Formats: sequence, C-alpha cells, structure tokens
Amino acid sequence: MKPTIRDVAKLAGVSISTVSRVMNAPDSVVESKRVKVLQAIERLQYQPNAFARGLIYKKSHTLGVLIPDIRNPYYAGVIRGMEDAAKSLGYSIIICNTDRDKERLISYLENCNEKQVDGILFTSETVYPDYYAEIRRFRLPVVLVSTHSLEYELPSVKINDEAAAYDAVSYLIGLGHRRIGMISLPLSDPIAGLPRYQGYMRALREHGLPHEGGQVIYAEHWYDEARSAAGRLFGQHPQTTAVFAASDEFAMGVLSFLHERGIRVPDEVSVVGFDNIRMSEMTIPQLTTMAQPVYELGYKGVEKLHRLIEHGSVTPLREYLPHSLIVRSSAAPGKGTQ
Amino acid sequence: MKPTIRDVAKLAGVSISTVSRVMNAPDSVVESKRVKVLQAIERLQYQPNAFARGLIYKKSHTLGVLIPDIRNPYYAGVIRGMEDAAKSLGYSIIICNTDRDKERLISYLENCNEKQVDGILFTSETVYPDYYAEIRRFRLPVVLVSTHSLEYELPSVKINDEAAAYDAVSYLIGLGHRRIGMISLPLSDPIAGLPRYQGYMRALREHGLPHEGGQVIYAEHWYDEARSAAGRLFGQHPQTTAVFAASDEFAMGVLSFLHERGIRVPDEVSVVGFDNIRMSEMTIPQLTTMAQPVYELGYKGVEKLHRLIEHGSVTPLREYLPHSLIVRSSAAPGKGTQ
DNA sequence: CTGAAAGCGCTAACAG
DNA sequence: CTGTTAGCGCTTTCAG
Repeated sequence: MKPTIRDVAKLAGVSISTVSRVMNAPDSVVESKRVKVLQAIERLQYQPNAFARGLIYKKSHTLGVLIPDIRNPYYAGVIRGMEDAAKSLGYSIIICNTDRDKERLISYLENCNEKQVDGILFTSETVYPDYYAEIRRFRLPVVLVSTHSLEYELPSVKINDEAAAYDAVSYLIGLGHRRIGMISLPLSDPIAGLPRYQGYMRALREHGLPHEGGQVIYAEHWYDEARSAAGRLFGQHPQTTAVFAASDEFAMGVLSFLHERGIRVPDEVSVVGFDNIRMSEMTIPQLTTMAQPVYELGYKGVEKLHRLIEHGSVTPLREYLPHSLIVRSSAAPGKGTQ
Repeated sequence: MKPTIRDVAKLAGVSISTVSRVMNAPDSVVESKRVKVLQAIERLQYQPNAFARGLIYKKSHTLGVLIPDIRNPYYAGVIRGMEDAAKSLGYSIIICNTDRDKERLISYLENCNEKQVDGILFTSETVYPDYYAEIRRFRLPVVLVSTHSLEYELPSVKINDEAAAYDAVSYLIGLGHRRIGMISLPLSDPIAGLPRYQGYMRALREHGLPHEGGQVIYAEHWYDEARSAAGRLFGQHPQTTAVFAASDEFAMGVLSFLHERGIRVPDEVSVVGFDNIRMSEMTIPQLTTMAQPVYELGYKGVEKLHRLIEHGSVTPLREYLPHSLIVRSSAAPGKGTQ
C-alpha cells in the first residue's frame, strides 16, 4: 500500500499533525523534528493523498475542458495554451470532446461536476439555454474560450471575429480586388459564421463595392465541403478574383479546387484564410491568413478561470484578443485594377 | 453548499446508509423508501462527492496521458481514440504535454500519482530507465501506446514500424522505382527512426537494389527540416525518382521542395508518406501514405490499461496493430523501367 | 511548539 | 431491510 501520513509520523516518531504541519506550515515546527519528518517522507516516498485533501479543501486543482474535437488543429492549439497555463498555476486538465453534441456535452458537464473540477473551460461552442441551466445548477465557475455569450453574464476570451474578417477582406480590396467571394460557415454559427460574414459584408459596403448579398457560398466545417463550395462559387461568379475563406481548412479546399481547375494562385485568384493553423504555412502556395492568437486564447482562458475561481468574479467580463494578418503567398494584387 | 448524503437522508426521512444503498445496491431497499430517496436526490440535485468515494475505493476513474505535444495531429488522433474508449469505460482523461522533456515528464508522473490516477498512458516516447524507475516507484499501471519497450515488461500497443516501412518501400519498388531516397528521423529514435530506416533498407536489399547505406537524409520532426533535407537528398542523388518520408509532415516538406523546384509529382518523382494524418488528403497532390490505425491505437491502449487495472496483468503484453497503405496520387510508376 | 480529537462525505460491516 | 458506527487520509481547532 502507499504510505500514509501515519506511516511517516511513526517513522519520524512524531504525531500526524506534526507531519501535516511540516507540509503546510513548516515554520511552525522545530527544526529537529522537521528534519526527521522530511527524512521519513523521503524514505517512504510519501505523497499526500489528493482525495483526502480534496475532501477538506473542496478543491481538486483540476479543470474540465469542453471542446468539439481535439483533432481539429485549431482546438489542439488552444488546448496546448490551456495546458501550459494550467501547469504553471498548479492545475491539471481533463479533456472532453463534445463533437458539438448536446447530450454528450451535458453528460460531460455532469461528469466534471461529479469529479469536483474547480472550473470549466467551455470552448468554441454556443452557450444554449440548457447548457447555461446546467452550469447554474452546478454552480460551476465557467470561462468561455473562443466563444462568448451576450445573453448570459459569462466571462469569455476570444477575438473580434467581425473586425478580423473585415480586415482580411479590406486587405484583399486594398490589393485591388473587386470581385471577392466568400466561403462561409452557416450563419447559424454565432461565432465563426455570422460575425465573419458580417465583417465581409461591411468591408464590401464601406469600400463601395457591390454587395447585394455578396458572393457567398456556405459550407459545413470540412475540407471536402469547402472544395465543392468553391466549385459553386466559381460556377455562379466566374469573374471572381479573390476568395475569403472562413477558415484555413476552407482555404485549403479552395486551393485544391483551383489547382484542379488549373487556376493559378495567386496569379489568377487570390485566397485568404482564417485562423493561421500551423498547416497554413505548409500549403502550396503558403496561405495568407488572418491569425488568431490560438495559444494565448487558451492560456488567457485558464488565467481568467483561475481568477474567477479565486475571487468569484473577473473583469473585464468579455475580453477580446487582437488578431493579425499573416501575409504569405496566396494573395497578390488584383489584375486590371492596378 | 452542495448537498451531501446527509441532506438527502434528512429530506427523505431515512438514514444515510439507506441513501448510500439506493445508489449502490438499489435492490436491497424497499421500494417505498427507495422512491423517497430518489425524489430527494432529484430535488436536491444531489451528486455523490468523488473525493469521498475515492478515499474509500482508492479509485479516481481518471487516466493520465503523457504525450509529446497535442498539436501534432498524429497525437491528437491517438488521444481522441483514448478519450472515446475512456468515456465508454467510465474514465476521464488528464492530458500532459511532455515536449519530450525529461523533467517535464517526470513532474507530470508525480503529479498524476498524487492525483491518484488509476493508470498512465505513456505515448510515443522512449521508456528511459529513470522513467521506468518512477513508474515502479509509484506502482502505477502503465500501458505504452505507439511505443514499446523490449527491456521492460510493459504492456504496449503500436504498429510494426519496420514492416510498415518495408511495405511502403516495396510498393515503390513494385511501381518500378530503383532509386528511392528516404527522409528519416534520427536513428536514435527507437520507434519512428530506426525501425522505419531498417524497413527501408530491408526492402532495398531483398529486392536486389543497391543499398550501400541507401539514400538516406535525416531530419528532425518538422516540416521545414524535411524541406531542406529534401534539398540535400536531391543534391546528393539527382537521379532519385521516389522518396519515402518517415512521416506525412516530412512528405509535405518534400512536396513543397519539389514544387518549388518545378519537379512534378508524381510524374517525375513519387512520394510516399507515413501515418496518414488527416491533412494528407488535403495536399496537392493527395498523399499516398502508410496508414497507422491512429484512433484504434488510442482506443485499444485504454482498453488494455483498463484490463491491466482490473486484473493486474494483460496478454498479449506487446500488441501490434496492422498498418495499411493508402494509395492516393503522389506515387506513380517509375519512368524508364516499365 | 505539539498531540489528541473532530470531521470533510461516503461506504461497509455489524447489529437489530 | 435499515440504522449505527467505524474508518478512508488529511487538516485544523483546541488544549497543554
């Protein structure tokens, strides 16, 4: 069996309270005994039992991360940031892949609650009323990462998606492009869908480009879907000279479609992605993309959650990290307008 | 405060043991009381405290995953398999990114031990003597995933890397290629390095190709390094018509180099990767690659660990899952030898 | 400065 | 079938 505090006490010839003290308030124990205890601890390779401590402190030093799917490189980057922050603050992280499935998510929430996690990092998902209800029910400290909620008073950290999309499209316009298509996520997605679409539309509008609905084609998350969406885009709008993709994965689908059609990037068509996942510098040509501070999002999310746990509240409630355009080789000046 | 078993007992008008019983052996309680208790539980939204249970059962239903870096898509895939298996077996998973750093890894090991994890999934790393010492010291059940150990009696699940590399290279040879280069990981890597190199060499040898050392260039894990390695390969061996890359990321580096040089794939040079990460079907051209059953590796790893925890031992100790070649578009028959 | 004792929330004998 | 009681391993008063 693993050694307990009693074993240490016996070996050191002191009471268990003394052992406890050398671990929690070493100064309150005379040196002679302290040394004895420390030696006993070393000899027995004693480690205090986290259950017993948890029972008293009501803290597990564990955080639950709810995230759609760790295989998505964007999420993996966020988690890495979380994990580093967690380590430096003394937390461990439990991963829960939700697949954006309601039941799955709620079952994880219950699970986390039962495991006595100190808080939850709710990542990249919409906060539906029933989720919020559960959160309240369990009185769990929650921080939203890469998502936010306008209805509920939940702390969050994300970028400003609308502004980022606006900047990406403005860049393309600045390059001289007039006919800019977009491969968008469904507008029902309140984070990566609607705001990025709105940013795109605002850029067209403010720069005086025709924008009756824009040249927007919708796709659902995956590469394949973006590829066929690109087909539809160029089918409907053959004169398109630039494409703004709502994610790097979408941009890769566009690149693939264009390559297949023998359309040269960026000579004939420019492409700008979104996220700056690592893969985006491995494409041919390398992708120009709107970068999210992926790692920081996760890192700050944990720091924020930590503050929330410690103080019961945080300011600012909703935090927006800066985005930045990474200029690589997939976008070039538009032809005939220079 | 969260409700305790005592609150439930009071509300239901029974003793705490009865409450405990309806949770652990419902049949041993008369219906009338059981219903009362169940109602009380529902009303109070009672959930048993995992610390208290853990203290008694000495089980946390939590598994620790030590893995180099979750951002690597290969590892992310493995973890996803682990997580699904864990969920279905009632475990949670704690992620520990080691960065292949000794101190970091050992600190996580201690951490996991203190948190009373029920077992460890040691993934894609060499088991050095000091790691093994810690494992023994903590008497932690461990399963190696995507790695194994011939020195120590540790259960493991991985593919047969030597055979997989052999098959990949044989495929290229079958396609008529005679001058096949390899971008290898350092041979000091006993999992993805040496065995894949050996498989490559054996294929050359058994098929009667010149193999005085082979045409091997070494690189360290990353895309960039593989790209420059490809430069060296073609510098030293200009007549190379096919490249076997020790990972898909390496293969992407090769693809990038070749594209930059205007060398067409697969018309002039064929490329075969290793792993079959999702991204490999998003390259241009799509990558032909030796697939590892990534998800299954993780899934089976957890199942194995579960058995180890339950029974104290498992057979077979070292398990090897099948690999399979995924033929896509980056490899074609070699010119002039058909 | 130190030990005895109470108790965190739950389970598991042990009587009844 | 059910309640009482003794811990699980640790921290924390409270005396001394």
